[in-house]
Amino acid sequence: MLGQDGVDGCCPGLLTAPLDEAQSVELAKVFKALGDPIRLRLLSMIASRAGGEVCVCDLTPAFDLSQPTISHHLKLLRQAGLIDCERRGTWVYYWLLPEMTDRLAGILTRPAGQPLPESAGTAGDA
Amino acid sequence: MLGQDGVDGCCPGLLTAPLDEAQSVELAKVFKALGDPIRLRLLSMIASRAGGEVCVCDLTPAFDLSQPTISHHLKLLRQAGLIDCERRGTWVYYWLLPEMTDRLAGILTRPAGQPLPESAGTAGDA
DNA sequence: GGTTTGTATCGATGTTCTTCGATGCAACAT
DNA sequence: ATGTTGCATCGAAGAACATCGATACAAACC
Repeated sequence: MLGQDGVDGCCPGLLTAPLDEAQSVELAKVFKALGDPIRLRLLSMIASRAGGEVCVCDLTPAFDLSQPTISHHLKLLRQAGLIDCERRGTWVYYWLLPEMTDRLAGILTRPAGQPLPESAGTAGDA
Repeated sequence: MLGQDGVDGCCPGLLTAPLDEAQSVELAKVFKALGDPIRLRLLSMIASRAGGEVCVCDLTPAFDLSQPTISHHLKLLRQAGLIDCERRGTWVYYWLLPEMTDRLAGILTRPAGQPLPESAGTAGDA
């Protein structure tokens, strides 16, 4: 599931060669998980946390949404491989899986040497 | 719309500080545009094109979808600021706007010096 | 002018998603 | 054991989305 040979055998990614069908399906799942404002805020709250992890009890009250809805969004982020969690006594803690965000950043990064044809930036000299 | 002061005043992005509501809404639109396998393949076909641009007439036949559907997906990618297009005679050409993919890559990139708290991986310096 | 070809827009339809209240399960407290 | 609190799961309802055929628009060609 996107970890072995799915999305990026090593790094090429999105911008250098056409994605095949299977790769695009796997990658779309991750981007779809990021395609919601609530989930983006949840992810940023988790990722930017000093201690590296956040208790759900700190996340839920930050939104005008029901507790089941927040739980659902966290589940989607986890299924996308962006975060993981662990129960510790009464509370559940979530943390970022930086491997996935690193992978996405790589996929969206154009290789330094890329020609970047004149037409791309200046949209036609004429 | 995400270009001036919306998503990233300069660069911090997603992983270093909690996103505010307005930022998350704008950013989610872009990720949502990437959250579909067809649109990912379209974007990669456009971005990886040698000449920097692709004729719609080369994109449409690559999918088992109707011509209006491909046109719709291209419109969403364009509205997200990921690509732009121009009519040239009979045909319409699309090209990548690398500013947006660069911005996303930056947003997903964790600053090099980021502590990456021990608790995330090893839970305590022991 | 009329015809043909390439692309976008318009409604309609079936599917997926977001959200909720209700409920279930796990851990602690008494 | 019983009650309480934190979180997840389960349907259901409404909104959003992907897709299509039909159609409109633009440019070329005859």
